[in-house]
Amino acid sequence: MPGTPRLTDLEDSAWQGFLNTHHNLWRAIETGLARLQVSMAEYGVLSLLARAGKDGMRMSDLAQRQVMSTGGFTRLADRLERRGLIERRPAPEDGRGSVAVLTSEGRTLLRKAWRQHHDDLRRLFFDRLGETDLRDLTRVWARLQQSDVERESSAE
Amino acid sequence: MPGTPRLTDLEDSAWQGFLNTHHNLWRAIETGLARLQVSMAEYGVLSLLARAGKDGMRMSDLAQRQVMSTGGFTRLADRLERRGLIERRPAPEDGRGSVAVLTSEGRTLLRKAWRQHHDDLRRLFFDRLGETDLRDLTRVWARLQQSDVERESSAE
DNA sequence: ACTAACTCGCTGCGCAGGCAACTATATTCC
DNA sequence: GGAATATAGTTGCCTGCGCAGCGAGTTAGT
Repeated sequence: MPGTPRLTDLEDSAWQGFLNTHHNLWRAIETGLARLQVSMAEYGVLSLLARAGKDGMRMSDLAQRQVMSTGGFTRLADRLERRGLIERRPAPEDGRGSVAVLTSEGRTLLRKAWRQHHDDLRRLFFDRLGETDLRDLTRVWARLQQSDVERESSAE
Repeated sequence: MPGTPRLTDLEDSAWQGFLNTHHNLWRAIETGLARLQVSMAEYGVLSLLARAGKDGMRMSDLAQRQVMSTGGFTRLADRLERRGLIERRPAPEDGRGSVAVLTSEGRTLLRKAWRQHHDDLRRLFFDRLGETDLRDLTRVWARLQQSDVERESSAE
């Protein structure tokens, strides 16, 4: 297949490794959380709410932090609320909005999920990497995140 | 929130950076491909088929390489076939199976997608990293992939 | 104060993908 | 060779999410 842009072997393995590793880690960690019936997305929301404390967080802020559409987030919140893990309250000072707050059941479940997540992460990620690796990674993330990753495509 | 397992700042930024970077890159690249009406998954299949050549590949092999369920893959293949990008042929030597083969339209579209993907990747990833970075990354991927990432969770 | 423009969250719709059940063929075991 | 079992691919059903459109509420402009 001539005329096609080529990658070096090193480039290819850096990129493919990135994709594969992410995929595998994600799956493994999601599977760990699944035993508590918690998805990655749900875990993320519960964590954010735990950090937010008793005043909770606005729905739209949560959606944004989770990088989800607000529509999708509404339903995620529905599921969590139906399970009694969060509560919706009218937002103070804004009649349109709501804030979501963690219930005590939510907090209890989160604690278990936290432990699970943490243990899996340690076993699958941190135990396998040294401090140098971690520093190398953060250096790379910093370079990649430089300001304009979200600028969409160019090629004419 | 006491009693919860803690990560160091370095650990946290290595992990969060991993997730965020992946998310951003994935989205940007997917958006690039979208202008050709090609999803990441479709792109992956077309690429595999291009590499496979005129004998194509078995459906189940493709599903496996794409890390998808066979059910899901059937429909992905349906979509590609409906668009005339691939063809299904009965598998030689096995009356149950089929092989998928790239059509010439498929090859044509893939070439465009390839270029788009390549350009985006270069701009978003390779242009921002040096050879050292790439080597650091592959070293990390190797450590993380060490044999048992797929062993599901432990923590009792 | 009244309207226009915007914002917040929800809903209907559509799509991609997983899982489990099924069909058709292959393989194995007697 | 025939029955039991395994495998390839398809299908039905379900879930989770994005998108576009909405109703209620807020803010800005005059």
